[in-house]
Amino acid sequence: MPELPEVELARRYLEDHVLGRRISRVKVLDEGILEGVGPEALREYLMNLSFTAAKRHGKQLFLELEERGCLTLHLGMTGGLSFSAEDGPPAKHDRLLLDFEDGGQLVFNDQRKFGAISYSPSKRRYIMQKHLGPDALMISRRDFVERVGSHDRAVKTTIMDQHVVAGIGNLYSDEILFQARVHPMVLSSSVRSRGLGRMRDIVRTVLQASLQVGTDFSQLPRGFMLRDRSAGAPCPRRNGRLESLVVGGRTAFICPSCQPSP
DNA sequence: AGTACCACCTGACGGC
DNA sequence: TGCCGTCAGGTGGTAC
Repeated sequence: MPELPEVELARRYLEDHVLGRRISRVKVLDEGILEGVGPEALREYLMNLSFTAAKRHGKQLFLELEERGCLTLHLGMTGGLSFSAEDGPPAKHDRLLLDFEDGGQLVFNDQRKFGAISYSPSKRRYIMQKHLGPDALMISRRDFVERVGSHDRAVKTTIMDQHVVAGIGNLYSDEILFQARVHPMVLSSSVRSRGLGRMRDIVRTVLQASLQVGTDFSQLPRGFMLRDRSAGAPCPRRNGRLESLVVGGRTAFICPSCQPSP
């Protein structure tokens, strides 16, 4: 599920559960989720330390360590984190376990193994190294207009490009473009600056609305297409029915009346 | 600077 | 019940 709002919830969850606990065991159940690190190196890196802060940039999570860089986590498509006071038998698709000295345990579970765990000297370094764009909730209007407007490709593809702006995925891009009344295939370079400025405000509105309802789409305000994002579903503005199309290899949902094709 | 396609991996769902 | 194709919200690589 994870796009920016889901990852932000995970960040808050980590903040509430793992900060200040001393790591007493690192168990890698599947090396496939480690990115550029061996299980032994990861174990050495984390052992006997504790996390001091949980941070996020776009869809990327960072658990900072006392004086020693940070653990980086990406949830991929199916990744999730859970903390429990007592450790039980590993569940299906559990990939990494961190035990804490006080008995608690953090589990990283990821069915499809598109998630990634690594470590880095700092959040800043990691963002630079991966060439991630500004966070979708932090980006200024001016920056958004300039970055999105400078690409000659479908606007949906552009706003989902993590190098342009970090945090927007397939689902939220549909909602943003629906709210902005812009067809996903419109070239982002052809949207006027005013339109892009408005779009960046809509990005905030949409992501914050989702956060407010704890990413439970059924609780989103009326007028949000994510409440029922499916072909044939009624347009939330009552302008017809939603249709699907493929843009940049991803399935997009639009209201053909609200979002006229270019 | 774009695109299209493939890959990673697992499971759910519909048709036969 | 089983087999098969298709699809899924992520990213990254390659070839054009």
